[in-house]
Amino acid sequence: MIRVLLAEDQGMVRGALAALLGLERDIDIVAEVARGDDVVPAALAARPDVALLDIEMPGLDGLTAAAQLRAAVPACRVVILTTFGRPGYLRRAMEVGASGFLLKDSPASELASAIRRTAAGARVVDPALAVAALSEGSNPLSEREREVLAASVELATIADIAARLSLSEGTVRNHLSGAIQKVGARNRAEAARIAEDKGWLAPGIDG
Amino acid sequence: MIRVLLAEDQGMVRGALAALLGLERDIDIVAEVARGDDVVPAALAARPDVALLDIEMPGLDGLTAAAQLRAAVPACRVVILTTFGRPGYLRRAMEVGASGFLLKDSPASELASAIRRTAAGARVVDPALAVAALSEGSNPLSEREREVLAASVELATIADIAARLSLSEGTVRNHLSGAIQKVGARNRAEAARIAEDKGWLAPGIDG
DNA sequence: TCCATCCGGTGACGTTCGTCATGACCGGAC
DNA sequence: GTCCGGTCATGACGAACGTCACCGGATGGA
Repeated sequence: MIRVLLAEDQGMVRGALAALLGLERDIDIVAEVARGDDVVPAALAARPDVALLDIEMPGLDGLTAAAQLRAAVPACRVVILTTFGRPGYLRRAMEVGASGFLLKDSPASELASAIRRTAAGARVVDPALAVAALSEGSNPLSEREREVLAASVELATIADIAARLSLSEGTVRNHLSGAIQKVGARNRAEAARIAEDKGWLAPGIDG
Repeated sequence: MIRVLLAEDQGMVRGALAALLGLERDIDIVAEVARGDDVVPAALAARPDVALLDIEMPGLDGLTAAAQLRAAVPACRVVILTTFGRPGYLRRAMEVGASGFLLKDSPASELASAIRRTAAGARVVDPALAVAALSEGSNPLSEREREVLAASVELATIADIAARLSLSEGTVRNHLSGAIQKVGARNRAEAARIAEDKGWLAPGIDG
């Protein structure tokens, strides 16, 4: 029996995935959590062989949770299950020691087989996505540039961003200008879109 | 037996929902589609009692598909299943004749019961969400303002938007200015965020 | 040690943006 | 028939933005 921990914030999807895996005779779901910061405690209690982690979760994102989980329960392999095949996500997942990286776009039949293969010690990554991740290059943004650009997504004006981050407006403009040029955009809105798209806005992903 | 059509673009989620509903003895999935424009043809062939439709789908969005389905197969009730509880979405779903509106955030146990209740002729809508939809008021944007603001999400400069929509730059600025004020924002980025959030950017949602 | 890079800040410059006034055309409502 | 709203357009104005040059300091690798 392969013991599986399931971490997914959307209740309907979590329950449905549990039902899907419940059909497999050699898979046993030993824990279900809805928040990233519940992953490690649940894993310590349930001792799963494989943890299936969504990335977008409240409390703690799945990638950071994966890093903590690898440290706390090294025997537990990690499979990331996400909507977005962003190169930066895959790159970070590999750095963090994940064994698998699955897209929710993939056919449902791949889920069980991916869990079995990772439980057996294999790496499971979509080849096309791996190529994309390598060809993209790594995150060119400095930590501060990333932070300022990320803040610009929810804040309307440079003054707002400066206030939020306790910086001068001039400094914010400089960081934004740097980010815009590194990313190849023409203004901060386009820069934020591009960076978001490549998975460069998630925290802790330096160049 | 309740005959159900399942429309969801993400393969993993679609398969998982099918497994979840497969556990119910009185529910039979008679069709599965991954695109909005496959909904009506599949319904004509399979004659479901209930159609479970995601909103975000390629080809045709779930709300438009719902409208076409109500016209083509009036006997088939529609349940919308979506990630986002945007007031504009719910409002449009009701206008289009949907019987149910479910969030993927809800517990998995609600899915089967919602299908049973709609099959029996009831309306199934989260009460809190219904209140939010009513208190929001309807979409204040004119069709042109909506179109311009939606275009500003993916286009960087006003010149780009003007070129895309074959308008003068001045006209684009005027429409954006109108949208910004109606929505209560300080620039087009914030306006787009707010409008998106309320479900006002989807096509065919006039005030 | 030097050098590059990041960080924070300032000031100046030209461009883009958001606003407003104004005008014209068209449609439907009263 | 008149009014009103939406659409398209122009021109002008001030504010916000993006870029650049420049500064000092910290840090870390060559």
